[in-house]
Amino acid sequence: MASLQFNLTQSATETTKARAGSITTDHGEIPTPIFMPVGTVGSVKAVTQQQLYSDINAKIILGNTYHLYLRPGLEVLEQAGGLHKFMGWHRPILTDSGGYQVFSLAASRKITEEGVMFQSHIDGSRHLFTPERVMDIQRIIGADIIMAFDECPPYPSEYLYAQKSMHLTHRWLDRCVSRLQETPDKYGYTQNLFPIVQGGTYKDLRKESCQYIASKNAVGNAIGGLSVGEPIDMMYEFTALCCDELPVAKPRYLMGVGTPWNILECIHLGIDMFDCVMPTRNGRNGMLFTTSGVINIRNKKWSTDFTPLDEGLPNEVSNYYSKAYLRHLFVSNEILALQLASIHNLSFYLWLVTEARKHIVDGTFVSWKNEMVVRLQQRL
RNA sequence: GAGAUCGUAGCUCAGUCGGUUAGAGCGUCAGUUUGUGGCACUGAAGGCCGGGGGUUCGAGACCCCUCGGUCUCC
Repeated sequence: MASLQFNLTQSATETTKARAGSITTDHGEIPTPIFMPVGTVGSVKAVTQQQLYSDINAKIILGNTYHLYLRPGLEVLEQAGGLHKFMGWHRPILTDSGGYQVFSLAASRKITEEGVMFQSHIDGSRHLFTPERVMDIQRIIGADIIMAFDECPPYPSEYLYAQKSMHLTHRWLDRCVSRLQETPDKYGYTQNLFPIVQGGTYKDLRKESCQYIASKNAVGNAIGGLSVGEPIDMMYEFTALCCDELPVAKPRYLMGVGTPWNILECIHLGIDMFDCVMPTRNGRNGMLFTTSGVINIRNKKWSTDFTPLDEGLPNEVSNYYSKAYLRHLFVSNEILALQLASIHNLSFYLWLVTEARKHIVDGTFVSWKNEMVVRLQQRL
């Protein structure tokens, strides 16, 4: 089985654990650190693939196993030749395993050693996800990066529950690894597994989980179970702990994070990959992240501000449309509002990690990061 | 000119037999959102109940006068 490659062009230094690197996949290069837009059902909501290529310059996007399995379903995806062809996206795709949906759709699921029995939120039909089944599904979807099937315990969780859950995730990981070894790449390009660290908010469990995950010698490793409601300093603390335990030479993916300042702080701690619904979901609700701070574009104060959304960004959308116009679109409930806000926010996130990478390579990351963390969370 | 009918939040309207601090939807204003069941959710502001008088322990409601709208008839 071929592997994707990770090359570090700038390693951690005495002042920061931030690194700059590059992941090579059969669908192209991914410079790191990177932000990955979330496209749950084969669509980054309100954004076209053309816009992902041009305005946003996304290098890799996410799909979701749970959602794609339910709709459009495996027959359609297989006949289409995989998700890349189906949706017309020819750069890399990472699929989340559905482990998080087990957590977020907690009302209708039953977890056993074998896997998770859950009910579809669409038609109520019952389905069993086992580690083997989830690997097969992600092969059929055609993900370049396949996430292990894990259980994501809520915050807070009792020690014994977090421990039990973590061990289950570890046993499931062994089954994921075996299944992938037994099955070929589906469409002729490399499909590689990222295991996921769990362990709740307990240091010894996290450490144990990191060591177990690292022992699998996967091409990349993910940190799960954070940014699920714990205090932000605790999220940083556990991210730092995991980065110290996980292999230096493999990309580290912090799942589900976060705000722009969260991302900068976690790059500083040694994270290489991020995904989050925030730029798209919050964008659709009128929250704009800009190079000078956070804007609630629905607020009346923007009604006659005819300056561009964000002149500090290189993309055309952020420079072409005014704040007053976008506010008008939101207030009028126009579909274009969702589109422009999503494109702007994703452009900003991609700009942010690109700038971070430049400053890491130049050796100026820490001072730049410290200044940006303050500026970016200002409320305008 | 006569008769009928209606005036309650910015708008459209509820408001029981006369009974606590007069409500809703929309709009306005603000907040929330972290591996997407989300153009979602939470909250706030906003009232001389057209005006005046009367009945009553108590009136948005009942009575009288008046102002304004709508409809019908002459």
